[in-house]
Amino acid sequence: MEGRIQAVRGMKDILPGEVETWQAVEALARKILEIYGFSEIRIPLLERTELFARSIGEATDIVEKEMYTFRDRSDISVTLRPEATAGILRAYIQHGLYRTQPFQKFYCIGPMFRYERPQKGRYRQFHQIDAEILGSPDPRCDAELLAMLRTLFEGMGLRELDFQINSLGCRSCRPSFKEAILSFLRDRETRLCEDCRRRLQINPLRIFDCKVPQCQENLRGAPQTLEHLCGPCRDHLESLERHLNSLEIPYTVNSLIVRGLDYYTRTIFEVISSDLGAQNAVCGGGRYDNLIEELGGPDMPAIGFAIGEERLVSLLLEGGRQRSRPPLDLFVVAVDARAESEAFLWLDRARRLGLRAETDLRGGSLKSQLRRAHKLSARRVLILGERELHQRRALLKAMDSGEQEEVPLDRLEAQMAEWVQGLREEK
RNA sequence: GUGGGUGUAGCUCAGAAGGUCAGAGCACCAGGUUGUGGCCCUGGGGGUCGAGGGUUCGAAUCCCUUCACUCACCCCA
Repeated sequence: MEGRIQAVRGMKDILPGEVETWQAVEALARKILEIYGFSEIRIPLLERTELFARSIGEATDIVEKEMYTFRDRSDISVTLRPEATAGILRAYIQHGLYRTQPFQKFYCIGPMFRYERPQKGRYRQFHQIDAEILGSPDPRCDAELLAMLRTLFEGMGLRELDFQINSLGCRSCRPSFKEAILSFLRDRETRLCEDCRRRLQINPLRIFDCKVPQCQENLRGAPQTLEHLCGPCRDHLESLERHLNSLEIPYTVNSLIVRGLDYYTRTIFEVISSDLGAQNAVCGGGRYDNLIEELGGPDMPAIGFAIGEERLVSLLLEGGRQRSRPPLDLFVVAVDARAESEAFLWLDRARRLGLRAETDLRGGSLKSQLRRAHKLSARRVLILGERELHQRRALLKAMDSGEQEEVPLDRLEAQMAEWVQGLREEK
C-alpha cells in the first residue's frame, strides 16, 4: 500500500454499517440526558495546554506523555482535548454561567485525543459521552448520575454491567491516608515491582491495583481508604449508598479503584464489563469539589462522568445488537433513456413528500436496476418506460409479493401521499 | 515507551519441505432471447503476495531491515 495514504495511527473511520449503531447510541443518550435535565454544551476541541495541565495534573500520565500538544501560528501552546471536563469548566467560568445559575447540568458528546499505543478499546481519537453536575455537594448528585447511567445502559439492552464505587476522601483526610500508606510500604518497598516503586512516588494509591502477585502479598494488612475517611466524607459515602439502595441500583464498593486524574475527591466510580478485554471500563467518573476554584472560578463542588463510546458500541456489536439502515420506501426505474427525465421527476416528488426513495444514477438495464432495488431492500418499485409514458401511467411493483399494478400518473402523487401517511402510522 | 502475534484480491482465508502458487468463497459487474429482482448457471473486472534489500538459475514461500495492523504491559473512556 505504498503511496496510498492511510488514516493516522489510532484514528478510526466509522463506516456505514457501523455508524447506524453510533447514531442510535447518541440518540438514546441525548434523550435520556435531556430527561434527566442535562443541557448540551459544545466546546472547542482545542484548548490552551495550560488548562489541561492545571486541571488533570502535571504529574499524570495524560499530561506527561499522552497529549497532542503543539504550537499554533502565534506560538501559543495548544492541546487537542484529552477529556471534556476541563473545557466545560473553562466555559462555565469564562462566561460567568455560575452567576446567573449556580447549579447547572451539562452534557457533551464528541471526540477526545490521547497519544497512546492503540489496543482493544483504546484509540488516539476516541469519543466520549460526558455529563457534569456543577454546584452541589449533595450525594444525590452522585446517585443521580449513577441512576441515569442505569437507565441509559438498560435502554441499550446492556445488563451484566458492574457499578463500582469508592471514595478518595477530601483535602482534609486524603493526606493522612497517603501518609499511612507510605509509612506502611516504607520497609516493604524493596519487595515491590519496579512499576510499584515508581507509583510510590507518583500515586501510591495505584499500587493497590497492581497485578503482580508479590505486590499483592505485600499489601496484605495495608491501610484502607475507607477506614481513613473523615466524618463528612464517610457521611457522604454512606448517604450515597442509602440512595443507591433505595433506587435499587446494584453496586459494589471497591476500595481498589483509583482514577488517573488528580482532581477527584470523595466519590469515584467506574462501570465495568467483562466483555471488553483489558480496557474494561465503559464509563468512569467522580466528584471534583475543588477543581472549579482551582481553575479560577467560584468555590463550587461538582461531579461528572465520561462514557467511552467505542467501548459501548463494541459491547452492542458483540451482543448482536447492531442497527441497520431502514429499507427504501421506493425505488424508481427508468426502463430506457427516454424515460429517465420523467422518472427523475417522480423520484424527487416522492422525496419531497418524505419517502426514502432511490434510483440507479448509473442507468443500466431493467434487470440490473431491479437487482439494485432488491439489494437496497426497496419495498416498492416504480417502473417507467416508453409504454407507460404513452399511456400516462406507471407500473408499480411490490417487491415482497412481486405483484404489479398500473397507476395513472395523475393519481400517483396522491398515491405517494397515502404511503407517507401509512409510514407515519407505523411509527 | 516495552513485549507477543499477524501481514496473499473490497472482505474471510487456501497456498505442506523454494520451480503452472497467484487461488477459493463472499462481494462487485455483465449475461442466461424480445421491458422485470431474489435462487440457480455462465462469464468478467480486481492482487507489484505490506514495503525495501539479500540468498538462488528461480521466492508469496528462506534471511535481514522497515512499515502497518493487532493483543498485552503502563495508563485510561
